[in-house]
Amino acid sequence: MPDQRQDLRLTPQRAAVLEVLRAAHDHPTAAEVYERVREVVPGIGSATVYRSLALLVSTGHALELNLGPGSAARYDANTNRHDHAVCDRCGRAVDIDHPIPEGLVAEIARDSGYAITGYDLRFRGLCPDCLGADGVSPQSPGVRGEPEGP
Amino acid sequence: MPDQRQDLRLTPQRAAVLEVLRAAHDHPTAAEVYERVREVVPGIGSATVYRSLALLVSTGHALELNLGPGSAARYDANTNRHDHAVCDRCGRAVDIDHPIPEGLVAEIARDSGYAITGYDLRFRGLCPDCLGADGVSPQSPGVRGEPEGP
DNA sequence: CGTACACTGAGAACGAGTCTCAGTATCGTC
DNA sequence: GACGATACTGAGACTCGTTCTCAGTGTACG
Repeated sequence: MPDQRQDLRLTPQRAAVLEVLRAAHDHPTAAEVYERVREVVPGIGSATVYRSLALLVSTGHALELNLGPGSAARYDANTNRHDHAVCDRCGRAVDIDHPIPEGLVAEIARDSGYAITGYDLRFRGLCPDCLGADGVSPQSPGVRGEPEGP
Repeated sequence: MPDQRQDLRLTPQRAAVLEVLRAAHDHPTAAEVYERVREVVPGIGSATVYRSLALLVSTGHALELNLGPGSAARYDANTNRHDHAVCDRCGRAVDIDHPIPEGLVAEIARDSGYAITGYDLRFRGLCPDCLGADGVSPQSPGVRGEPEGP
């Protein structure tokens, strides 16, 4: 159980990781956070970055996202409830602010018997840039998820 | 489309992978599929299983799921549009059959500028078994996703 | 039969993430 | 200020899931 600890210290490394995350408007991977943090704290090790990110997530100061199978975890300092739309082509993700109806969640909880505490919703598609650049023939389209029903 | 290949063969290995996937009621990882396939085709290699799974996914015969950051991909032969509820404690996933409203998707497409082709929705919580076994104090609660706002 | 080529298994290689360990920084107490 | 306890750090080894490479095999077709 990682987060019952009273004696958490705000070290320069941790502060730098949080700052980088807050300054980021994209949704950086741990490796990208590492890159950026090294500009501020050159000697920092990747293990420290991973540890700091895990700590921030476990204390609710950041969210961990997985924007697709086979891709690295991404981090987001926007801890308000929100979802993402991910481009199938370039991978760019934008925040989406339309929560799904409370009633639907309640219905699902009732039907499944699960005590639902949250959800992750990720839309797939093509971002405006890729749509424009590419017309309607993406490199590797929706087949990655589920086939489009009728 | 990436898979314009005409010359796909239904080899015993591929048939076995598909069969295992169809027979599975859980959502097995590639490693679990490998285990089970080996009972039918003992000499099969893991690379072949991975290749076959990727092929099934790309031809729309299976879905690839990621049921949480840091966990292995899971596979599902139920290719109808559906979502999942995942237990935070034991990891068990069940299928959910409540699509989110068309109108919401259209609204999100309009607001984000993305051409939405699909979505992945994963509910988190406690399954009935863990709820019963554990009362109301899960090992590592919702902090993993977003903090529960009022 | 011979050729072309999709497919296979073994194992190496890869990337993401975690673990281990020895050294360092910081806190509370004397 | 010295001291001990303990949180934290960086380096690098390690694990795990997955993909790649390559030589060999199976099969369709002329």
